[in-house]
Amino acid sequence: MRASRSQARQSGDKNTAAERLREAGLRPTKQRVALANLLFGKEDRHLSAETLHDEARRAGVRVSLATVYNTLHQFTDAHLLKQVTVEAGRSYFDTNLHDHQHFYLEDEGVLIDIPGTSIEVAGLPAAPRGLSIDRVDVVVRLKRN
Amino acid sequence: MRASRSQARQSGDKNTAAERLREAGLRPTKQRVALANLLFGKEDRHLSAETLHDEARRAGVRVSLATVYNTLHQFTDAHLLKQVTVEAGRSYFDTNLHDHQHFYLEDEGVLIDIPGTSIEVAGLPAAPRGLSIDRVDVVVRLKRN
DNA sequence: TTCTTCTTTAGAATAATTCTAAACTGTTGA
DNA sequence: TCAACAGTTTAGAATTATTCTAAAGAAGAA
Repeated sequence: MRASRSQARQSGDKNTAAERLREAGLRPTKQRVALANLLFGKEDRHLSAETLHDEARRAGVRVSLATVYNTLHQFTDAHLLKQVTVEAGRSYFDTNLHDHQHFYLEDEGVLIDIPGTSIEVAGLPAAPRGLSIDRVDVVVRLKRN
Repeated sequence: MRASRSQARQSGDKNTAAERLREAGLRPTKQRVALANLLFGKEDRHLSAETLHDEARRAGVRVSLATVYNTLHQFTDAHLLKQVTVEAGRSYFDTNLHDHQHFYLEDEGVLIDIPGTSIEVAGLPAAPRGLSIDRVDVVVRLKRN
C-alpha cells in the first residue's frame, strides 16, 4: 500500500519529496530531495538562496550555492515555488502557492503573507493587445510608526 | 552684466530646476541641475541609473555613474522621484509622482503606467501593531500571448 | 554492468550598486 | 571679492547577488 501523499510520514518523508519532484519532471537527486525537504517540510516560508544554503549547511546537507540557485529556479519553473520581488538586489522564494499577497517590512527585509481572500484588486485595465496578464502582485510596504 | 562661463540661460529653465532642488533642500550643483532637466523636462518616464547616465553622456553632460546613483537616491528621498522594484537586480526610478500603478512587460523589462484612478485595492488588512502602511504597490505582470 | 544524460560543483565571471578618499565647488560671511 | 568650510563629485576599488563554465559525479535505461 502506498502512503498518503498529503501527509508527512516519518519514514516516508524522503520518498514523498522524491515523488513530488518526479511528478514535476525533475530527477530526484540527493540535493534536490534534501532542499525540497527543507523547503516544504514546514509551514509557508519566504527565503533567499543564501538563507536556504545556510539552512542546508546547518542541517548537515552538503550542497553548493550554485546548486541552491539552480534548484530554486527549477522549482519555480515547475511551480513548486513562487518568486517574489520586493527589493532590488534580493530575491525571495515563497513556498505558499496559494493566491495571496504580501506585507513587506522595509526596515527588516521581512515578508509576511496576506491571505488571498482578503485583498481584492478592482478596476484592472485590459492588457495592451498581444499581451495577457500573467499575474498581479500587491506589496503592502510597512514601516515603523 | 556678467558674461560668466556657465550662466547661459535664456528662458529660465535652469533656474526652475535649481529652485526646485533648493526647495527640496538639495544644493543645486551643475550635475544635479543637469540631471533634473533630463528627468523632469519631458513626460513621465521610468529609467535606470545606467539609462540616465547614458542619456546624460549623449546630452553632453559629464557626470559619473556614482553621482547618477547618488542623485537618484537623493531625489527619491526628497520625493522628486519614486523607486519602483519589479525585478531583482534592477531598479527603476519613476518621474510620475501621482498615485498610480504599473504594468510590467516581463519579456522586455519595460514599465508602463496605469493611471491611479483605474485600479482600486480593497480588503487591505490592518498593519500589524507598531507598523503603518507606507504604500501599496501593484504590479500587473504581462507576457506575450 | 555500462552507457548516456542530467546534475553538481568550485571557482571565475558578470552586473548592479555602494564605498572610499581625494579633489572640487557652492555658499557664506567679512 | 575672496577665503574658508561644508557639501559634492569622482575614479576606481569593493561588495553583493547571481550566473556561467567545464570538468567530475550520479541517476536511469538497457
